[in-house]
Amino acid sequence: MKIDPKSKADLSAQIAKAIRDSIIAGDLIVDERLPSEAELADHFDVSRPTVREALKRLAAQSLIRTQRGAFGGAFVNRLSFEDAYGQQITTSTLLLSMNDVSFDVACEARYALERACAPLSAERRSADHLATMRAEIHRQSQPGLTDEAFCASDVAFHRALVDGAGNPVLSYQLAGAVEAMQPLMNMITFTARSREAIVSLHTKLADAIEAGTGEIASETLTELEHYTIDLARSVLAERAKRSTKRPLS
Amino acid sequence: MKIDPKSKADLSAQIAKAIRDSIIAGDLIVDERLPSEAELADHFDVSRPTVREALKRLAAQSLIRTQRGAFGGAFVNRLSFEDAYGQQITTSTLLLSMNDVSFDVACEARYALERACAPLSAERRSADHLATMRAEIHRQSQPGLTDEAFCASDVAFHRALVDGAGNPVLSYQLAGAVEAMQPLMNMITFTARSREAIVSLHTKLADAIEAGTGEIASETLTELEHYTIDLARSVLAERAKRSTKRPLS
DNA sequence: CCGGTTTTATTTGTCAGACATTTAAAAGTC
DNA sequence: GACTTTTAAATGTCTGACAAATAAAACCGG
Repeated sequence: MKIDPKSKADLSAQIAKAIRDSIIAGDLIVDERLPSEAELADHFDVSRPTVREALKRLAAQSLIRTQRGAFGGAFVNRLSFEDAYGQQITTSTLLLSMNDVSFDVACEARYALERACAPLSAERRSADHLATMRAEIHRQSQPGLTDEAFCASDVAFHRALVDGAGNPVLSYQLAGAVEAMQPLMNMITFTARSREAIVSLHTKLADAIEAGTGEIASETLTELEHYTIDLARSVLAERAKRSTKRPLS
Repeated sequence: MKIDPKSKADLSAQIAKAIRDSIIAGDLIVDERLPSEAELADHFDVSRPTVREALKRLAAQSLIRTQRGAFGGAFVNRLSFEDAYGQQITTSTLLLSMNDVSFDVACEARYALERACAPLSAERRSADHLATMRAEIHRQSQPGLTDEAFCASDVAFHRALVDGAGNPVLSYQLAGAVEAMQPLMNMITFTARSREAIVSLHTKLADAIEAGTGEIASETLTELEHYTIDLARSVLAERAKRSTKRPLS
């Protein structure tokens, strides 16, 4: 575990990289204790604050956890699916919000990935996930629901669909795609009529899953994709028209 | 931008969270300069090293970048697709290696996601991506290739397939699924016969993409999935048998 | 007045040393 | 033997200082 003395990068970044590489390579295994900060400082020939900055970098990626007190220290963390979900969602959300990805592109990606889950969900349909989907459909039918609440329920519905595939790796990969869409969807105002259409498609989707017909579920997802894109387009067009009429409002 | 004085978590973690939330909420926009470390220390009523630890946490997530010198400081970073790829791959790789995810589950997720890309790739097939796929197939046919090199070429082939969909969001999401499989695939020893079978399926896949028949491409991916899983099973079974015969070797 | 050079102020990067706090093992006590 | 106290080790935090980089500002020669 060494650092390059010629590199001009931050020492804390170099040290973090050295430790991270050791973890990825398996030289440091889960729950293994790293040397104390003082020992690391000695080893890398830097001061303790510098070592601490490196450790905080790793902690930010959930690669290590720290514990105070005697026999405490920094331990290699088992990256849980939950932690990975969180990072995935944060990264995806920021990626979309900072790179003016078009609604169409994001939407296409999201539904393409969901269609990948549909056959598995249909095959392994569980009462639990189906119940969640039905419950969210019911919530979406409630009048007086705010647009935000409608979107949140939409996310929950799709999460249930994805989790229904029973593959945690798939759920992890999809988490970003589904959740990161929410801020984009939140820009849409859902009229009573569009909500009705979406609920209808959701019902069709749940029915297909329940019937175990993945093919129909996939097709329904395609319908939903097209409907969502059309909806977004009309909302954007409406907004553009208004700003043309009243450019300074 | 405030922190909770009652929380018992690390101050640097709280400060990092406060700033991160501001970025996600859009209160801090891309390329905006954060207050200097001294000002932040003053604002949060902590010392500069504590602020620095918080900033390093954010830097580890590529949320900020720092620049030394007058008029330098910490700036909100535009999360690039490249950065996001890297994080995605690191996280996915560690997730698989630390949670003894079965080969079958990882493989299923990977091919399910790839099948989501296949129709788009077939529809938008570009000469560039097709050429890459053909080149990798050719490389895979070379005798004397190490197993590692074969796996690396396999990843490159599938990356081309995924990128061929022409949707950067999809490419980003898939990066983890495809690349994280490599360490698992590397455990397999590819015989001449199995390589031949894989190259044959890759060729079929490239042909299907070139012909614009996404349906066939998807089916070929399913074939490839089953073949890969069978291959892994036989390798593992072989290994188990040997360790039974020579338990202490 | 212009172009190049030097100065200077600002900010991050790093270090040294100190103290506070937490924690669990070890020692002590009834 | 069970409970309490002590103690050592580790992280968390602070203070103060200096080094290095950097761009604006000041300066200067032509």
